[in-house]
This record gives sequence, structure tokens and C-alpha cells, in this order.
Amino acid sequence: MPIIKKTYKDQVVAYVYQLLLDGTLNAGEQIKESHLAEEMGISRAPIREALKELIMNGLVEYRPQVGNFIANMSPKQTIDSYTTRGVLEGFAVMQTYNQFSAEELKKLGNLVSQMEAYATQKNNRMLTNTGGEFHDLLISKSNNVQLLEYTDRLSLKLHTLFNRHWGRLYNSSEIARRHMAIVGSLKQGDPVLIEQVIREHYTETGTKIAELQTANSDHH
Amino acid sequence: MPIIKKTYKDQVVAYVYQLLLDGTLNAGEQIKESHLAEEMGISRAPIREALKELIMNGLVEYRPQVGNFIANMSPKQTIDSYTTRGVLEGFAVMQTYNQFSAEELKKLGNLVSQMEAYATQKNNRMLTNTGGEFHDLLISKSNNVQLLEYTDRLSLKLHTLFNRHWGRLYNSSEIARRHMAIVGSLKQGDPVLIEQVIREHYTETGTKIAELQTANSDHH
DNA sequence: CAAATGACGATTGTCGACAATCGATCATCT
DNA sequence: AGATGATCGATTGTCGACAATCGTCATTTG
Repeated sequence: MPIIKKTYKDQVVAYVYQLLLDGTLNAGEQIKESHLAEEMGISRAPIREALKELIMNGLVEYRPQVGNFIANMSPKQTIDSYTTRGVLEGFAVMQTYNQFSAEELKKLGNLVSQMEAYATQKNNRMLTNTGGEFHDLLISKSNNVQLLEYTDRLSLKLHTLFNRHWGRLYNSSEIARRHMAIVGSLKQGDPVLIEQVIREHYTETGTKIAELQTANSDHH
Repeated sequence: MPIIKKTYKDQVVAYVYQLLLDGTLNAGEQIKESHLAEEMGISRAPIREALKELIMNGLVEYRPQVGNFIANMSPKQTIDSYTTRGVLEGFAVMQTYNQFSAEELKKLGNLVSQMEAYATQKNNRMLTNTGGEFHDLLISKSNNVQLLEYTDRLSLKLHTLFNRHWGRLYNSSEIARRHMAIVGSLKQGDPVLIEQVIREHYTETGTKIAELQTANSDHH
């Protein structure tokens, strides 16, 4: 995915993704091709292509002959997606654990501190960004293009989930603890432990968000 | 993905996928939207949608403003894809290892025997099918929809790779040995071993096919 | 002669219009 | 009243035509 968005399709993808993170578009809402087309001043063709991409990344749910809807993720699906990300990232980092310099380990620690600060400030946007930077640095040593493709795609889905539900919690000490455990295992240099810790991190986070989802849907 | 293909798009996907397995379309060849459209008697719109899906599954390579080409997988990419599949499948089976009945374990063993037979007969098509059945049964216990989605998509890519290159080898005893190791670890009931064995199976197979690729490209 | 430049052909990118299909509404029948 | 079936509006599915862009190759230029 290029930085420079040449085609309309890429601009539409970025636009809709932004609406998702903003909360302008809520889960379950329908996205009408014609509306989006008119709104952006282009035809339906590039809109459809963009939606196809969002569908493949799990952000949009598609019902044939009916319409496209903002994906309404079930708690179970949330756990599944987080778990899968943990499996992939755990493997990637396990394979490359000895390629991290002292500087990079320090950088990871700093990022965790920043996340903790943003969490206490309830700065959702920066918390998400910093968290993304943390995990990006973790898997940056892997050169498995297939694995990186999947982790990238999952990031989009997980970010929207995180943004949508985590804002109601912000347990900053918990965030710091979870992430420091990863950095700690890296410093220890035990590949088996590293993989295990990363997997646990994601299953725990996924479970937590799933709980927020059910809690949210309950008092409706 | 429904069995009944209602839209043209799904028919196009199936059609092109068939051409890929047949060997009618070879790696690197260009797929011209207009040609396919005329060939199938439909317009370019559904063709483009189908290509988008094949692109997302890694079967077609897309160069903007230039064209769509049958994905020309490098040996490195082959290894990466097989490795990733091993990571996902290994985790899925590790999590569900104690859900296999004695019958199912026997079925797995039978499938291996069949694969061995098809390999000696050099029946590429049935070997691929039976192998697919074997691995489908292995991951069938997992209910992680995200993980299953990725393994499904990877299957398409790996099948084309397998078909394209494995036909020149057919080491039936090796095939049997690799797959029996998986069944054996399952019978042993050691989750850690199971995950390890499945990962090794895929890295070995991927490496082998990558070697065939380089050998093939060398004497050109 | 090498490298930059320009025009050309082929293919994808986008468009607006029409057809097909689905879900909801309402009338009808039992 | 409840179930059933037809009708209608809205949205996606498909189409053919045109525009934009890229790679190629002949041409120019130093």
C-alpha cells in the first residue's frame, strides 16, 4: 500500500477508515454506495472497489443484493481476531528475538511509558498510535512477507475494535504491565517464553475488549 | 463463500482458479480484463471484482495502470506462505488436540495411505485433494473464525504452488513420513510436540518446493 | 553513440445508465 | 387474527463507452 494515494479507490479506503476511527460510522450502519459516491463527488465504481478491500479486511460486512454495513463484530470474533494476531506476532518475534539492540529494547520501554501516560490522560488517539508503534517495532525484524501481510490487515480491524471499546476503561497500570511483560521476556532472551507472553497479551486484551462489548450491549 | 455461485464474480473466480490449477494459465502471464470478459461473454465489471478477490488471496499480481498477472511467487515467498500456514494450523491443532476421536485418528492415517498411493501413481489432482482433506480434518476442530479465514485463503495459494511444482517430484515415502509424523504426535497427545511437528511439516514442504522452483528457473 | 524526449498503442480507471434482486409493506385469503 | 402472496421502493449487479495512464519504440539531441 503506497503512501501516495493515486487512485480514487485508495482515497475512499482511507476516508472510510477515518470515519470508522472517528466514530462517525457506527457498527451496524449501512454504507450506501450512491451516498458515498455523491458525498465524495465520484462515481460508484471506485467506491465499490474500496468497499471490496474493506470487506476483505473484515471492517465491512457485505450482504449480497442488500448492502454493505459497518462490521458488527461479536465478542467471539473479537477474541478470535486478537488471538490470531497473537499467534502471528508471537511467532514473528520468537524467530527474531535476538536481533533487538539495547537501544531498541530501551525504545520499547519508552513506548510503554508513553502509553501509560496517554492512558491516564484518556488520550485515545495517541494511545492507539503509540500502541501501534510498539507492536510495529516488535514485528519489524520479521521478513516473512506473508505473515506481515496478515498482521497488517489484522491491525486495521483491531484498531477499530480498540478505539470503539477501550475508551471506556483506560486502566493505565494494566496496559503498562501487559506490555512490560513482553519487553521483559525479550530482555530475558527466552524464545519460548517470548512467544507465550505475546500470545497471552493478545488473548487477555481480546478477552477484556470482548467483556466490554457484552457489558455495553447488556445495558441497552 | 457459498456453494451456489449466483453472481458472475464468483463464477469468474472459480473459472480463473480452475485455469490456474489446470496449468492453462502460467505464472507471469497477463490476464487482460477485456479478453476474459469477451471469453466469458460478460462485461469487465464482474471480471474486475473477481480479480480483486484473487489479488487479495495472492493468486494474482496487480500492477496499477498496467495489468493483472498470474502471481509469480519467488522461492522466498513460497517458504513464507508455507511457514505462515504452519504457524496457524499448528496453533489450531495444538488447541484442539484432545478433541480427536479414535475414529478420526484412523481416518487421518487412511488419508495418508491414500496420499502415498496417489503419489506413486503420480495422480497430482487426487494427491492435492486428499492432502487438502487431511489438513481440513486437522483444523476442523478449531472454531476460531479469523484463523480459519486465513488458513482457507492460504490453501488456495499453496494448492497452486503445490500443483505447479510438486508434480516433478512425487516422493511418496517422504509424503507419507511427513504426514504420519503429524498423526503420530496427535496420538501421543503432547500439544507442544504437535505444534512443533506441524510447523516443521510446513517449513520442510515449503523449503522443498522452493528448491524445485529455483532448480526449475536455473536450467532455463 | 548514448541518453533524453516525444508520440503511439494497449490496458486499466472511471463514469452514468439500466437491469436484477431483496426486504418491507399492504392487500387478500383462510 | 394470522398466514400467504403480490407490489413497490431502494440498493446492488452489470453494462458499454470514454478518459487517464503506463510501457514501447522511434526520434531527436548532446
